[in-house]
Amino acid sequence: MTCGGTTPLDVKLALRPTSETAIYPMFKLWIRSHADLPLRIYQIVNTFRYETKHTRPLIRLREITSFKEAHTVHATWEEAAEQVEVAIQRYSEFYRRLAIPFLVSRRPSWDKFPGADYTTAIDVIMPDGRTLQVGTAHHLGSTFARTYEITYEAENGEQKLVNQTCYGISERCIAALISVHGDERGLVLPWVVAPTQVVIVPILLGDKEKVLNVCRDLKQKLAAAQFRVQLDTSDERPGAKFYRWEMKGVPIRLEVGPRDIERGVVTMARRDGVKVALPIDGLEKSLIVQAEGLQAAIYNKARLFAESKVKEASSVAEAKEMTKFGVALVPWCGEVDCGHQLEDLVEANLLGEPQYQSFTEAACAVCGAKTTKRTYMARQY
RNA sequence: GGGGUUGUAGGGUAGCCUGGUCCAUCCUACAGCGUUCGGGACGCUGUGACCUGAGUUCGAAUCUCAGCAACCCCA
Repeated sequence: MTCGGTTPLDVKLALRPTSETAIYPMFKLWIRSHADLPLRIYQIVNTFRYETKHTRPLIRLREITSFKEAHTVHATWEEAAEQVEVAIQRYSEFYRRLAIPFLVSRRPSWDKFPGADYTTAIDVIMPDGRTLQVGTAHHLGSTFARTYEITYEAENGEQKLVNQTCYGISERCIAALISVHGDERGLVLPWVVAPTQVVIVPILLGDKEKVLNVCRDLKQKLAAAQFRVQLDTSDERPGAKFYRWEMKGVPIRLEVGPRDIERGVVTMARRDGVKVALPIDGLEKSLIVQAEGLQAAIYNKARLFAESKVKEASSVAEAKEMTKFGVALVPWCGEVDCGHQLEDLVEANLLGEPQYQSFTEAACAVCGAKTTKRTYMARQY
């Protein structure tokens, strides 16, 4: 690279080519017959954008450092369409495990991936009501097959163009995770992805060695049960440790002091504020229960918030008001002209048609034509 | 692309207008020692900075110019 856009660069850069350019010529070589299909591959790569200004950490970057993208090849258009659904299901499961609610919508034609037949996208509603696109799946049809001459021999001997999909997800998922769950005290990490799941904080009163020994045994026991556990023996006071580990988003904290030891319990404090004494006997099992409870609690909190942010709008004026703080669900006949007008009048973006939902008949917010279609509208990151 | 603001320890800052009192203030972080420890401890000691270059001057963190960098606003 010697230029950014039309501006010459101070330093020449060697960048990898765009994935299609790297992969699709190989597809042409690898694919001979219907027996080679479907073919599915994925890679985790960095991606560069010529973005000189308005970068945002984890959200808008010059270098996306971990783009996880899949490229699949199928015999028929329908099979490729099924693969797009598979992709959305995968991503749904991914975000479900992160306890992050999301919207799935079919992007309007002017906002789809260039060359795609259609694009289905996943958006997360951020705390300020703007949305963050955190995953896309594209049905490429045979557009790239024609360009790269990717064909296969069908069972009847005929040479046919393949149908393709590609879908991907980036470190934006981390931005969503941080923003959706984080609170005034810092990170809140779901149990499954927390680097440290349990932290043990000793309360060093009285017989300090005894307390420490109980803590060490406890740590060993939990580590043996496959928990990611840390024992904080630094010489800060307990309160300071509590704040520090809460900021790091550790799901569960165990406080162990003389009073606990006497009663055969530990004091368990969950990142969502629940605090109870749990018997040391059988602690492994009760921690799993607590972890599930925490997962349910943070998901519920996030879901209630997300639901409160999506409202139906029947007019441009209502949509404009709602998109100041959230997402509007607006009747749209589907005509491109009406779509562009909606974006101009509402001063927000059209995310597209909600998937897996049906709606009653209403009047398009622009032309008034009867339609059962809706589109999400929001201010996007 | 156009305009504006700002560069002082790892992070955040005072000092700059009105040059000398500055071997540069305070908070935080970090290291050591001691007392502490059930929700952000305290004392003592220590480490650590004026973006780069040129100029003005007896003397520059402070004034001038250039460079570099960052941030903000507008398109």
